[in-house]
Amino acid sequence: MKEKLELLKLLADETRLDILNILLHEDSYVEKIACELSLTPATICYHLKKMESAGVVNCSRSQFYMIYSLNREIFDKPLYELIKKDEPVIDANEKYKKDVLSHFFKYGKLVQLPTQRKKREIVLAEIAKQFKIGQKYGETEVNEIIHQFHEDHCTIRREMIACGIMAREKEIYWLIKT
Amino acid sequence: MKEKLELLKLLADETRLDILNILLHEDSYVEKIACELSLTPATICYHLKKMESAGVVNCSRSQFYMIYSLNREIFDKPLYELIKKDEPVIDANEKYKKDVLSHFFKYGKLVQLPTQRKKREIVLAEIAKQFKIGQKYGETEVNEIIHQFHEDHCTIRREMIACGIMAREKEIYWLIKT
DNA sequence: AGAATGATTAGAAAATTGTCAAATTACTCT
DNA sequence: AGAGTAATTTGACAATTTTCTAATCATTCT
Repeated sequence: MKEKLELLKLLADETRLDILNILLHEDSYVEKIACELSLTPATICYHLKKMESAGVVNCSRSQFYMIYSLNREIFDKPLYELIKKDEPVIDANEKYKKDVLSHFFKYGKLVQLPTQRKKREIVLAEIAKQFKIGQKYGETEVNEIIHQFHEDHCTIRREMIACGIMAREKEIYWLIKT
Repeated sequence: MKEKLELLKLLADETRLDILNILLHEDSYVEKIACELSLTPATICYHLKKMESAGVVNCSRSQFYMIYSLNREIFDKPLYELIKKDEPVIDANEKYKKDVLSHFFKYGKLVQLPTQRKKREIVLAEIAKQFKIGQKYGETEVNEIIHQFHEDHCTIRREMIACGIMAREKEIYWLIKT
């Protein structure tokens, strides 16, 4: 991934594009390119070395000159290949949770409480993240927190107890598991 | 051409690549992206606006949110399309001269004086660029300048006079036409 | 109309990067 | 070995760009 960004940065410079276009036409060497572009050899060398270490150009010596040439295969890929991040490794379970959550939450609000127990637990666990373990909460407090996600805080609150995520004693609630 | 460079510059930034990868997966909005990337909404907005004005992303409002989405066609082109400069408009005569010169000069040295008059004139005119109009040169001086290009400065010097590029009076030479 | 919320802009600080002049290195040719 | 030539490195400077904070703007909801 890192190399893709490096390649893009490399290509995103006017001088380097000019150099590449010269090399697209024919192999060349530092001084000649410098002359054609009205820049100093030092500058051209700086760019060529940068591109060489990224594998964009190759160089070989001929007499006094370092002949630079293009590594043309690089330019065949579609742009899409360069911007796409390699898939992060994420286990199937995580992916499932993510899908469930993105299905039932829209813009951070719970659209509907899932009927399937497994999905419902995932959704409730997400809401439970708002509570800290070891802390005691009053009922009003619990309601307010849940209300951020859904109108019907009563149902949610009851469900959280039912599936063992929270516990209650009289008017006091607390988180059991994250 | 200018737009190609702009597009490359746009893509050559880590944050913007991150944003594009999020949008590749699903449309999203400023705050959410900011949260996912641990940056401020101002920063994300800066990047999105930049990409929008380049046509890389589109946006539309939905409730409180500005939903940004990708303009996916852009990414189909091969990289080659982005680096290649559009052909400069160059008249046929110029192109002919260029071809003749690149054939007879190698690494800045004249390999051989063309026998064809037309080609010879082109080559001589190229060498004549080293002289300034209106200036007087001694013979040694003329020889030294010509010698940069070819061993046999005498022949070249004689030819320059013969085809009317330079004039001579006694030991003094000067350029007639460029 | 007013409160709330997300998006955008303005201004400033920090980081990155392209360029050059001058010095050094690497190589070629006698 | 030494002279000559092109390439490269170094250090400094200038220009550009990313990011943030704070303030403002535009919508939506009550």
